[in-house]
Parts: sequence; C-alpha cells; structure tokens
Amino acid sequence: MLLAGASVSKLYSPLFHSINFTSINANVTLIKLQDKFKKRLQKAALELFGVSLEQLSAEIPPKPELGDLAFPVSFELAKLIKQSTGNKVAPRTIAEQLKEKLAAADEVSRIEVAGAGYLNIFFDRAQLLSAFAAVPPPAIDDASIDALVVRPKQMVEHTSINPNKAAHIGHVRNAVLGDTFVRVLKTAGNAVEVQNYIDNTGVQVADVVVGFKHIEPMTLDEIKNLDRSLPADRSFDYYCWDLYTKVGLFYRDDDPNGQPNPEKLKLRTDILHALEEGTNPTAELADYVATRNVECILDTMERLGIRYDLLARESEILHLHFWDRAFQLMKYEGVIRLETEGKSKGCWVMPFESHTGTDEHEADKIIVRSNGTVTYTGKDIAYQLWKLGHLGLDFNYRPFRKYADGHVAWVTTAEPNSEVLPEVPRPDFGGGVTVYNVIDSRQSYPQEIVARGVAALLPELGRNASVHLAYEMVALSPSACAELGIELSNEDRAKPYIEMSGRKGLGVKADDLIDRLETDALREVEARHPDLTADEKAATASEIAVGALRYFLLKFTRNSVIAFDFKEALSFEGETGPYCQYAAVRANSIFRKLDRESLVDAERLILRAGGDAEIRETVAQALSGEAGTEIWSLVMLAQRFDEVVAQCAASAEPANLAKYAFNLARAFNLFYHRHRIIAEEDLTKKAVLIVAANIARRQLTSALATLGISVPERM
RNA sequence: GCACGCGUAGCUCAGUUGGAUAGAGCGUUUGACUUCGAAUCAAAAGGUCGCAGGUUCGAGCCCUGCCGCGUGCACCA
Repeated sequence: MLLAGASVSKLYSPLFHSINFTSINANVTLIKLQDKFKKRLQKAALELFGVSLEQLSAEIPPKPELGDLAFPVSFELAKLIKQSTGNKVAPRTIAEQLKEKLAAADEVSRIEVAGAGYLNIFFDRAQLLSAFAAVPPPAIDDASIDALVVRPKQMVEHTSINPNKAAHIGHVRNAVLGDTFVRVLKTAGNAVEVQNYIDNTGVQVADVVVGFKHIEPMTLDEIKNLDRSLPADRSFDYYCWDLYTKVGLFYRDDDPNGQPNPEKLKLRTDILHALEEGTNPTAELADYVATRNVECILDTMERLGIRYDLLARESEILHLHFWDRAFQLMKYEGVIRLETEGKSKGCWVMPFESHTGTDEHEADKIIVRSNGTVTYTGKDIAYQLWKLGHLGLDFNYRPFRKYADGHVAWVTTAEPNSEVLPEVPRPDFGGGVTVYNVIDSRQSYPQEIVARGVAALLPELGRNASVHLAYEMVALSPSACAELGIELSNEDRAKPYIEMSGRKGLGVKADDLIDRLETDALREVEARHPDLTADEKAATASEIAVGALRYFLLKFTRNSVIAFDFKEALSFEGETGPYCQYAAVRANSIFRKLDRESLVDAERLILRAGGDAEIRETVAQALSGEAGTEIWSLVMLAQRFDEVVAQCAASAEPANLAKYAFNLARAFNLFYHRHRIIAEEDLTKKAVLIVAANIARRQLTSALATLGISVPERM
C-alpha cells in the first residue's frame, strides 16, 4: 500500500500521456538539464581557455529572481587560468565569455552574469511547465522491472532486534531508517533485498530462558498456555520485557547495585551452550520464546509499514557451519594468525595496525578464543561473506509470514527442502553487490573490523562493498523519564539525556507510543470528520500516527542523538509528518471538487503551450511577475524530487528527503493560501494553477511514499 | 591514553560536499477563517556558527591547536 507507483498513478489523471503536444523532449528532467549545461560549459572552457574542468558544481540560486540554476564556475576557472598561463582574469569577464559561448537551449529563456561572476540560467517557464505536465508518474513495479533486466542487488539489513522482548523506540529508529533507505534505493531504481538478523542463540535470549526456567519456573507447555492467555495489548513480548528486567535483578540477588552471583551466571552459560548445541529441550523452549518474540516484533513493524524479505537466524549460521568455512578462508588467505606468545597466546587474531596497543587495550582483534570458540565478530564476518555471495555455502529456507498483499518473509532453516509454499517461488537470497548494515554507531569499531576482514578476504570487492549505516541512539529526555515515572540517580540527573536500557526495562515501548499516537489522532479525526465510519476513522488515525512517528524519527540526521520527548513526538503541527500529509490532503481535495472538464481543459492548454507559440506566450505571462515566480518556484521545487532521491541514496541520509518533503509541503501550503484555483476566472491562469498544483501533489505524494508515509483521504 | 562523533537563535535541529544577505520548527508578540479544509498562513523579535590561528577570490563547512560534551577501545553479544 505504501509503494509510490500504485497510489500516485491513481491520483494523477493520465489524460494525454500518449500524445506529445510539445516541441521538446517530454522526458526532460532537471537532472538531465543540469548535465546538459555542465557538458556545454566544459566544452566552452576547453575552447576558450584550454582548461578541462573535471568537477563542475551546479547550485540552486538563493532567490528565484536570480534564476533557476547557477554555476559558480568562473571562480574556479580564474584560478585554473592563472595557474596555466599566469594571466589574471576577472571571474566576471570569464562569465561573460562563457555566456556568449553557450548557445541558448530550447528550455532556456536567458542567461545572466551576476554578483562576482555567477552564471545564472533562467528557464523558459511555459515550455518547461508543459514538459513537466506531460511526464507520466514514475510507475514503480518491482515485478515488471525485474522481468526486464537483472539489476545488481543492493542489500539492507535492519531491525535485527534481539528476540527476547518488545521493541522500543530505539529499535524503531533503526527499522524506520533502514526501511526508508530501502524505499529510497527502490525509488532510485535499484533492486533491494531486506534482511532482519535474528540472534536467536545469544545471551539475551538465554537470559529470558533463565527467567522462564529458574524464576517462574515454567515448562514449555506452561509457557505456551501463558502465551495464549495473554491479552492482545499485553502480548508475549511485553511479558518477556518484564521478565528480562527481573532476570537482571535475579543475577544480582535482587540488589540493583550488587555484584552478579557467579552461580546464577553459570545458569546462563549452561543455557547458552544448550542453545548453541541445538536439538535439546532447552533449545526447543528457547526457539519458542525467540520465534514468538520475532512474530510480535514483526507485528509491531508492520503497523509502521515495515516488511522484510528474509529473517537470517544465528542458529543456522552455527548449525550449517558458516563459521568453519569462513575460518578456513581466513587462515588460507592469511587474514588471521595464531598467536604463540603474549597476552593473546593461543588465540587467532586479526592484525589491526591502526590501533596502537597499550597495556589496557589490545591492538589486534581476537577472532577465535584460546578455547577454540569463535567471537561474535568472527560469526559476523562469516555472515557478511554470505551476504556478498562469497562464502560458498547457503542457508535452507522456509516461509515465515505471508503479508496481506501476498509478499512473503522467509526465514532461514537448517532443514533441507523446507519450502512449503509452492504458489510463492523462493527468491535467490544473498549475493548483494553492496551490503548496508543499519547498526547504531556504538558498534562502529566492530563493524570496521568486519568490513576490513571481508575486504582482506575479497580484495576484488574492496572495502566499499560493506557499508555501516550508522546512527546515534535514541535516549530519554529528563521530562520523558519523569512522565514514565522513572526515578533517576543523582548521576543521571546531571546528564542531558538518559540512555535506554532493555536490561533495566528503561524505555518507551514502540506499541505503547503508536497506541498513544493513534488515540490522539483519532480524537482529532472524530472532531473534524464525525461523518466517517468507525473503520474509516481508525484507518485515518493509523495513517496519521505512522506519519507522525516515521517523520519524527527521520527529521534528525543519523549522527544526531534523539533525546526523546513526548511533546515533540506526539505533535501533529509544525515540522511533522501530519503537516506534510495535510498539505497533500488539501491538494487532493481541490481535485476532488474540480469538475473534470476544467481539468481536461487545463492539461490540454498547458500541453499545447509546448508547441504553440501564441499559447506559450499567454502561459508565460501567467508565470511572470511576483505571483508567477512564486508559482514557478513551487514547480521547480517539486521537480527536484528525483535529484533529492539520488542524493539520498548516495549519502544514505534519509533526513534529506524528510526535509525536502516538509519544504515542498510548506511551499504548497503557501501557494494554496495565495490562490483560489477553482474560482479563478482567467482560464490561462487557472490552467497554470491546476497543473502546478497537480505536479506538486504528485511529487509530494511520491516523496511521502518514499518516506513510508501515506496520504489519507481526509484528515 | 587512543579512535570516532558532536558544539549553529531561549529550546530542538537543518545547512545541497567551499559559494550570493546563515535557515526551519517549537516557544514569545501581533494579525488572518462567509473561501478549493485554520492539523493552515502572514508579520515581528531572536546569531561572536565553542575559542584562537591558518589555507583563498570566498570558510558554519577544509587544516592545526585548545575548551566542553557524547560514544567506543573484552578470550561479552
């Protein structure tokens, strides 16, 4: 439901897409135009000054009166000319010469030299509006595109929550960031595989098993009965959340500040060994607990429109001997070495020369312990090798969950031939050309080791095949702690924010927050639209809640710590998701009320402006002056969507897109206030307004869809 | 100690890879609903871009040194 193509194409009336009224290429985009001018400038620079420009930056002028596109190229050229000839030439003079040399393109009305030497380009507004109006909406259809070409696969791992408790907002930041990046990559035309790593045999699951076996204590059947008896709003993951906190206290003999009791810690170690071993009653119990938590977490994520292609489990990495293979490869390639003396005697280590060793901190990273067991980093290298398609082993797979639209999330299994969903063919998993791991920045160091280890094994792929998509944590603001009834120590009170802790049960659970958002949204919807049915109200409230939460988590750049505050997160006003949705809803309401004849007339008129000089002149008139410039700048901003997506994909920073969507919504709201579209009597101006509004809502809807935010019918 | 990140308006944050007069939201003050929907819009006030040097036509952005804050640096995962 959140894929851009489906919702956009329904909204946008495809009246004349098959007819070309325009004299210029209907597929014109701002990116293409920009490239065209870069090439011309490079050619001109070579002809005039004998200078070849490698990199040429274009920019959007600060004000629309200064043009639509600017090149500060003359400053750079002045320097280069001085270097090669020794002559000092004023940037303005250079700009004037370049201007003369640039043959005006069809899409351009004029070129000006401004300031100290900027080359400012003014587009032919009527011509381009006509071209933009003719551009069909991007039809993103995974199936049809996949059938046509085999594209290199981008791989994104995100969420990866330890399956021993409910998700909190820190986990949601990871999932929303990852999911949005996946949407960005897809919108940019990439094939993407989404993985969620399930550490079902780790310490955290072992801890909850300790709780079930030694605190409760319960058998597997009793746990199943308990699970069935739990209410929907206090489900199994919530129960485990509380139990996990109890286990932490249990280890310390119920004294939060006490030392762990070694005998009780041994219970954990024993269970951990049983889990790694597999095929025993404890492992079976743990599997139930982990699987149920995964199901609950997937339910939570689906409320936010987040889905997966594959759940890769640690149990299979162990049982299918991924590590053994990786170990062989690393020894063979000499990436690790066996230490024969010193502190790490008997361990296999990876040399890490950038860190100089001190007494306290070892320079080299231990991959295999002296007792022969592998560290987490070692297992991660094996998994990363598989992701890149270079391990030489594969998982077995079975379907885990079938979503309402038929999409299937698969899970790894040790059992061969487990595929029991013949109507859904299994995709080929793994073999990504680039692997993005969405993991918080506290794990930068181990992630660096994994990436280097893999790069050392696979020099042909290199360091850039593994990308750590790092982000800062979500912490609790002091006021959020107060609202949650958390008592703070004096030490914590002095801090600007408090780190969340699953172990201490310190955090805002994702479902609780979504519930609150939905309740607040529902109250507003009921006040504004009492005529809607209960189902419609609930669905709208849900869309608003998702918009608010996703936008809140995306508006911050990745390396900014979010000090979570209820007031900000629950806001529907200002720079928020609902603000953006509201702008799109208003835009849609115009087209709902607009009679079809007006729409058809408007599109026909604007499309004909491309070829008919007389019509073009009247359209140009409507787009001139202060009011016209304001309309035009809305169109220009809307048309930058592709460029923003491309930049977002390259920088792996979804916050750019969030800011863009907000700015576009803001520009539209301004436009909306300034112009009465339906009541406009000047038919040319009305046509311009209709087409501009249509372009703006089309692009805003696409931008929001890429953020995973849908546009309600009403709100 | 070492590595990485951060420091921009009262608060929370952007800043298009070095470009034109540093921008948003919240909060404060003031104004706008008989209208395609006010979850909106307009206006005002608010800045030594942590400090000091340097690089150049140009620095919030790059370099060096300080100051302050955060996070890592396990034979844990």
